[in-house]
Amino acid sequence: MGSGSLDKGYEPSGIEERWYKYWLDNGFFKAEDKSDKKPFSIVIPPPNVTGVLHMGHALNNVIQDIMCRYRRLLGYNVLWMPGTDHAGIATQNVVERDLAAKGQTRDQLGREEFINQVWKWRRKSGGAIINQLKRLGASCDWDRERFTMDEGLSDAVRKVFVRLYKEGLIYEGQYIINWCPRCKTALADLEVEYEEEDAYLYYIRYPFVNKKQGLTVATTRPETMFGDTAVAVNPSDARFKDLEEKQVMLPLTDRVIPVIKDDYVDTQFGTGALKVTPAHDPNDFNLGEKHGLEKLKVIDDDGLMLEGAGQFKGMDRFECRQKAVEALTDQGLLVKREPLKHSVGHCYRCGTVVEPSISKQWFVKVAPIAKKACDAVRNKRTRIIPETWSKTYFEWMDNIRDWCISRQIWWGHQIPVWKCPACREVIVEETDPAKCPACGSKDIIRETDVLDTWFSSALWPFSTMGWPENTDLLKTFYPTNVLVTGFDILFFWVARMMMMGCHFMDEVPFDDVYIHALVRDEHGKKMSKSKGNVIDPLKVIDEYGADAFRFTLAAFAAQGRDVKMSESRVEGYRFFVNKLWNASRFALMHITDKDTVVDDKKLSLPEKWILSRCAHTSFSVKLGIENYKFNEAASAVYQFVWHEFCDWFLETAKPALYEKEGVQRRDNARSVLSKLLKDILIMLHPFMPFVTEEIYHILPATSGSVMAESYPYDEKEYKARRNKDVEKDMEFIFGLISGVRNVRSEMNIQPSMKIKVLAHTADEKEKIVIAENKSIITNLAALESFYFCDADNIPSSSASSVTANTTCFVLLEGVIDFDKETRRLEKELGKNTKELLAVQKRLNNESFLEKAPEEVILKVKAQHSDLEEKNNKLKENLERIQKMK
RNA sequence: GGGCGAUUAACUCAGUUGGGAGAGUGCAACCCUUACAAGGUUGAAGUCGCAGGUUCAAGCCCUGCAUCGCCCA
Repeated sequence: MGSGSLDKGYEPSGIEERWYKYWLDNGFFKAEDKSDKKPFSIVIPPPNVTGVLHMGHALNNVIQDIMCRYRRLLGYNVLWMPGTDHAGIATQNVVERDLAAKGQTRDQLGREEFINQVWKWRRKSGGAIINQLKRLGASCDWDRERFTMDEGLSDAVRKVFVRLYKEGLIYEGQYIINWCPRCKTALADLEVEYEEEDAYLYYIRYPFVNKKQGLTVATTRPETMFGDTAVAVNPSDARFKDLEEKQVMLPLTDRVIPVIKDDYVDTQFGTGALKVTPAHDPNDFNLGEKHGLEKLKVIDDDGLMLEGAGQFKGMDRFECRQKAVEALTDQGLLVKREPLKHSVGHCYRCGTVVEPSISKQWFVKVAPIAKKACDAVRNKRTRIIPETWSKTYFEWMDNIRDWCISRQIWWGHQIPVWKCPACREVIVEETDPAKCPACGSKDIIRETDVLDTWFSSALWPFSTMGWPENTDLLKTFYPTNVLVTGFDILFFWVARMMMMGCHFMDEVPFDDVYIHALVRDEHGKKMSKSKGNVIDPLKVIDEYGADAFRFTLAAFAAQGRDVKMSESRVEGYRFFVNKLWNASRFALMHITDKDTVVDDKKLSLPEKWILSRCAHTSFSVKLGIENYKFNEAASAVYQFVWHEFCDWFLETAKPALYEKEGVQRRDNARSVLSKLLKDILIMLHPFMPFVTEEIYHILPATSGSVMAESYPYDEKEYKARRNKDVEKDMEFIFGLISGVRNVRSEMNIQPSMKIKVLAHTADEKEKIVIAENKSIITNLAALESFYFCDADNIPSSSASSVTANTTCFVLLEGVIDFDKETRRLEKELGKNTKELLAVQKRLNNESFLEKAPEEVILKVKAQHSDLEEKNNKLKENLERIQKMK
């Protein structure tokens, strides 16, 4: 590319779109099915097909993109597999809502037509989120985009179901499940969200047969009493020791129910007598099983009361609660009512209060397959990062209940089970059967339920790569290197993928699981529509650019801590993008396409220094990305670019670049600058892909895309460039300059005023370094002149600054304010003395000298002599000034 | 009730096996110096939640407490 000039400020709009298209057109995101390159793979956590991009997605995908782009720079064959899931309940809700607007219901349409409508919706508006991910710069291999309802993935689902069934790991049974009366489907335990709510605890007397007294039970849900089939007390409860009655009357009904005894009953809660409703409470269900109680269902699938509720039949469950309480009060059977806070389960999709209800559903027997998934983490085959999450993972895996996978909706993978009414045969096959294999009847009926969406998501890492076929893609990329996700779906998804991967692939689905934090608002509150504190990532991108936004997310993504997002933070990093832009603009004024080779023999100290720092930074960024410490990687490169490259190096390079030190120095400076800028662009590219690509293309001496570059500083180059002695010398010079600047500022010397400085040092090495870099000091401290002086001709009318063993005297003849200088030196002396005393204290401690490691003692001794030296010099300077007053 | 995490500068947060408390923003002063005022130079600012303990040495390890948050029941 040729050289050009840049606008004064960076303007992302337009540029981002152009480069994204360029990357797509040139196939930079494509993975090779087979390759000699090392593989690196990630499967995207598939967002809901109904979803829109939120902050959580943004963080999740930016992290993945950083890793993928970084690995490409390292020369890996990278697969980032994208796609969406079909979100059974959510999608069905969306389409049903559309139908309702037209006055239609899904039942009117019929199953087949309804499914057609869903597909129509999916083609039209589904997957909007995919385009939003592209705005972020996500470098997924889009040609491979998958959808959980695709043919291939559906085949995988079916194969898995059939195999698990035949292995006895899937069964159908009557159990208590969580029912959403609005979505009219069963939910898995995980799909219920509990919330603390204010309610009442009702004390209801169940009279003994023919007697007035009875047992008083306490309940938050009086409406379920119609389903009571026993009252239970704890056999060890003293209150019921002499209880002889074996039965009680169930109020508001004509039923008589038994009194049973069981250790399960909590003697501390309520009255110690527990009403038992096996059909509408999971714990009561277990109790019912144990004691052979009848399971009487009294609430139907719409949440309305059934036959058993007598006069309340057909009433809504909550209305029934109220009416039943009124009726009990009338009959004098309501003993009391007291306020109680308790947690109530809600449907995670629609928020309706979930009804625990007995129902015939399909379940996965989880325990046998959970074991392998658990072991894989235990023996570190799969690492969970941060490690603390593995504890949560084990906790859940150890207490896992069977997974209810059937859903009474239409959108999803229909369960591949047929039943023959004639002979009761159950047919579970991979291909649709035409007739009953047992009796030959053609009158077989298919199960209408569909599978939980997570059932198909659980297969995602291998189903997206073509399983059950043994494809090249699977051979190359399975298991994937890392899964990146939020902890909110650790159980929903990660655990289940682990189970399915271990069971069907005989290998874990990923080496690492990186669990990132949630994105919250600037005050640490969860973003939610109702709170109105939601920040739309797309608006942020529009206003500040995707690069600034991405860098903000990376910079705040510290392990184990939530990301607090506010626009002002993004604005701060936009300034950084702009800084890079302007540094590039400056570089472009100087470098040409000939400045490609750095001549190592002709480097100045600042040039050696910046190359050393650049090598160091490259290494820090590498470590940060590879260890999932994205904030460390981001801040390392930020610090380097702004405070080392821009603040110091560019300033030192200016005289040479402006040809004040000859043509050869100019060309050297140009080539170093050219190399550095290129290295910076490559290092920053994973974080800020758009602006780095834009600058890269404008730079002379580059061609093609920054994506095709190699990550800078391999081991060999790192060793050649990193030089700690150089860094130390340079820091000495910079310290000296800062010292003079401090005098300038504190003594109110106008920046435009050139000053004379004399330096005194007894240290020969420092003398040499100063002499060699005299012009840098003169330039950066804005000096008129700079010379050495001897101990016996130190200027009296001067302010002083001590750096290591060197003292700089700023000549202030006639303008010096002795009081001010005294105060300045006293302040510095105070600070120094405090540090000196602290170090002395340690050295005076005999135990320290005895027990601390040798290297620590040497270090402290060195510190001590440095501090002491400086202390003496400061005192001398102070004395001299005071004499002058 | 069980478990996990947090508490460091005014704000938001870093701080790797224990070895002289850091960054960004904000604040104050000065400066439009030929890349950048979306900038530069300089500066002020912290009992590292509280109380004990281990150690020569604790922001870091142990115990207890307080406050806040999350997950599971």
